[in-house]
Amino acid sequence: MRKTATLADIAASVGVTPMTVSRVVNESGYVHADTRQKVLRVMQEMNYRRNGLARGLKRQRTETIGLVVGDVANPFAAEVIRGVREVLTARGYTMFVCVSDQSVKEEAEAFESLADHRVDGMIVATRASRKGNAHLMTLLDANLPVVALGRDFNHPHTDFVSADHFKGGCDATEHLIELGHRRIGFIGIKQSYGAGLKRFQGYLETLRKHGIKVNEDIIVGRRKGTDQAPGYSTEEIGYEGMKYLLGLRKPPSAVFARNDFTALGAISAIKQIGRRVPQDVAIVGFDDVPLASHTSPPLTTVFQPTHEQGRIAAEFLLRRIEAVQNLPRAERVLPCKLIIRESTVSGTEST
Amino acid sequence: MRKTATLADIAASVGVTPMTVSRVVNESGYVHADTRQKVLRVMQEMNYRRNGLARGLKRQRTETIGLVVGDVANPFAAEVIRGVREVLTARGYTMFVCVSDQSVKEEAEAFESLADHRVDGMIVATRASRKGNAHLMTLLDANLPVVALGRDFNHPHTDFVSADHFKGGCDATEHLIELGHRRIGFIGIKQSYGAGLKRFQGYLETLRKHGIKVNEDIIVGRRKGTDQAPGYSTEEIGYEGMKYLLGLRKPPSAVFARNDFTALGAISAIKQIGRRVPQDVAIVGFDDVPLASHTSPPLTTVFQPTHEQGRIAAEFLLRRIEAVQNLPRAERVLPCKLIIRESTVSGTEST
DNA sequence: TATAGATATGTTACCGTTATCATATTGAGC
DNA sequence: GCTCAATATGATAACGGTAACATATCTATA
Repeated sequence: MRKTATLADIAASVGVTPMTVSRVVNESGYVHADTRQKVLRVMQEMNYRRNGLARGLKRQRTETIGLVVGDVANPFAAEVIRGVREVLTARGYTMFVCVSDQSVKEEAEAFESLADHRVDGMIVATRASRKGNAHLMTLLDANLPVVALGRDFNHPHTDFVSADHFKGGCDATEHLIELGHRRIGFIGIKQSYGAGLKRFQGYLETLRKHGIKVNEDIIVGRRKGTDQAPGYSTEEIGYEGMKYLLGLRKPPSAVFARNDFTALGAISAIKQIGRRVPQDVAIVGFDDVPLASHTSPPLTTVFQPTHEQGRIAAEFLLRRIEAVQNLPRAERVLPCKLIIRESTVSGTEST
Repeated sequence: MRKTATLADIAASVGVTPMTVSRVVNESGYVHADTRQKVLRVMQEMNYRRNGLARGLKRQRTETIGLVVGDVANPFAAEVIRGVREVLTARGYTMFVCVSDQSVKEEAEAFESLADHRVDGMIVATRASRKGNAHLMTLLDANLPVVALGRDFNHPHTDFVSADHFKGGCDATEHLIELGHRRIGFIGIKQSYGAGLKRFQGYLETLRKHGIKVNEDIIVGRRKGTDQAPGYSTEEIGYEGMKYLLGLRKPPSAVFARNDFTALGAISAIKQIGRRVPQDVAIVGFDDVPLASHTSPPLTTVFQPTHEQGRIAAEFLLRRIEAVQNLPRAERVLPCKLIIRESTVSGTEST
């Protein structure tokens, strides 16, 4: 294996010191035009590529940030990634994405890897967990700038960006109640695990507000207690969950699903036994994925500004990275928006 | 900002040399049990974290690989990522994902970043392009191990993994022809751009084989010639494309869509004007995303072993990284499988 | 008890880059 | 021609870690 050329190799070939070559590479300091030309030519010839490790080691920053997401198969993650990247590349930073597959262990490994490789900062968009939070703390102890996106993490030196999932959950539930529903199910999380899921809390709170007793029988979660299921199998959860609900003596007349894919799975189950959406069961999703307007019936759902969250998280992070001293915690909670389509309100031609 | 502790700091505190601490950290060589304990304690106290830059610089490898994908919003990319990661973590490697958003420019930047940061190898799963390939060549010149996944890249020292998209395209088209369709449209790529899309070539080839003249009027691509649309907007392309086809004097009786989301968009357009799938128009997708069995009607599509492709790509890459000398090109093309559901064959209760 | 091997630690140098300071050279203005 | 600043380049020393070799102690066995 041929080794890659170094500054020293270039320098030797041109007849200058590595420092001069470094100046050419970084376009810093004074270099004579002729020298620059010669150096550039040789660099080309020798296929020079700078060594980011050495550079990072010396400069004590890598102009690199890490983004940790739990799962990558949904438009939510994709849009977050795009938003973050837009801001970062514009500022000359590179983003490395690590995927935890919703596993706390993998998440920890992602943290370690990114910290080891000395990213300048990190955006964490995985699901919150006790262990994950503990791990994050050790990073913060090492003064690594961190921004939490869409997950709780309360720390005086960590910024926080999220959509208002609680309010979104309220709005979705409120919408169903306004339509006259009283028996409203929830699919996607079990009662006991629901503490961290703001959408679910909004659902509970709104029911209570309207004097509707929360009925645990019509709240269904993942099968078999696995909390590890990758997000993109949520249509499965929606399908199974809805089948269960439809099998009850008194099925709910409306269901709020934790996200759009879960909602689509639920719709599939309803149609399969010949019932109609929304006439027999009304469905509300969450996220407003691009597909939601192209399903049958088109899905009533709660839009969240995903791309914007990514952008803001990136801006928070860069501000923190470039700050001379520790900044106080910044928070930003963006509003969601209920999008009413035909899975709750019978339209002109829902099939 | 407090600096993070270094080996030297630990060493000074314990009263040994950095080398001894290094031995403890790496669990290599001989260290007295007592010394090890002391070192470990101080490491804990000082919150030591090893510097991957320095380590990588000295050892000339980072145990890190880069995965470049074009878009992350579809289950395909997600499964590839999972497959790759499974194999890599088991072997102690870390994976960093870069997303190009289907942009050649961003792709080039991803290559640069990863190469700069001295990943030990790279898996490239973006769409092929002349410029992208040229860029890849410069990496190979620097002896960076590369595996191409699902994209053409012919190079004597680059491995190749893919599903048999061509055969899959043939099977899908064959299926429609067997059902009696002669007027079969394609949505997702324009004729002229189609050269690189094997699925499309399979479609063309199969039509020809059956003596069906290729009709450019019923082959529709992206709107406005943008080739930059992120993958997850493909339902939009399917919807718009189908609307266009339905507006023709003689619409096709069947459509092969470049992927499942495109197919779902097409179905949405058909239903919107009150036509039925498959009775009025039959639809075949590609990929077999989890959602495909939960749509109405459930989608006939071509399954590709995505996860497996990721695993194999990772194995190829590791083999190449750990080889003493340049290995010859390895290739692996995995079979696809036609999954017949109700979007082509009227089932018991398709709505 | 001499001696070889295992155990335990230290020394040195270098990975490739750049910050910092030092030294030449050039040119402009007087 | 002198002076000061701008221009151009070099020398040196890290950044944090580890490979390679050297040295010292301990232990078991002939």
